[in-house]
Amino acid sequence: MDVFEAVAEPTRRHLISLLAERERTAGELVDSLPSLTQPAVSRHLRVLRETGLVEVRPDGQRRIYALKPDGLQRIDDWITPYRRFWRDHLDALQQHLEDE
Amino acid sequence: MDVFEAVAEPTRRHLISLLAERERTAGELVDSLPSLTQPAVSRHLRVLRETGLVEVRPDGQRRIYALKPDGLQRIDDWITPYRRFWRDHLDALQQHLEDE
DNA sequence: GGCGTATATAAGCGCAAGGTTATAAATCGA
DNA sequence: TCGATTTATAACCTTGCGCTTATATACGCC
Repeated sequence: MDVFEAVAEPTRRHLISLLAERERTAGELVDSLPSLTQPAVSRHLRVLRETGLVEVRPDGQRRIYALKPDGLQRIDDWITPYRRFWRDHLDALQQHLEDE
Repeated sequence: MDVFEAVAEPTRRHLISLLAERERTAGELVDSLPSLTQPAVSRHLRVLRETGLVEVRPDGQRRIYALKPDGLQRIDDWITPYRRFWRDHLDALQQHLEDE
């Protein structure tokens, strides 16, 4: 699975936003998603690990998950060339409003 | 389907890059993807339409597809708050290198 | 009107993703 | 050491996606 598919899943985006606040143990993340079972969350975390979006370090019997800085950058790199499209569009809109 | 799932598919990212160069007819897009059949491409275009990533206008019996400026922006909006992560990381790395 | 071209939809199929329950593996604490 | 806790994996099931072939729909042209 690649980064785009990893991020396409709403639950995984939720996990990413939780880890953006601060690093958390697997158990805390499970508790943050009461609609899912522990194995389901564990599988999502595995996907995030394997796509390089998060990293883990052991702390006794706990696993502490943290957001990896450069994971999402690959998506940003892809989107960068397209950014001019809506930027140009907004510029044109602004110009139009100023002309009135 | 939402924008993230739409963009998660490699073929659809390919179509987006083709439409970023210039607008094209459905037939041109089909010809650009020789590994796929016409209905397959048509379905991908439908997804891109329904997620607001492209727009179509008829030209006789042809359909001309064009990239919609604000479609990908929704992904960019999502990624924006996370951008500081790798920016800070790069800053820290640069600082570290300068310190040596 | 009738035929060829261009595009979209329908129906069916295989496969992978995400969910569950059950269980393994590792560590902590009494 | 042994039971409880924490996390990961296994096995299985269902659903949805993307592909195909076949067909519908719409338009251009003679």
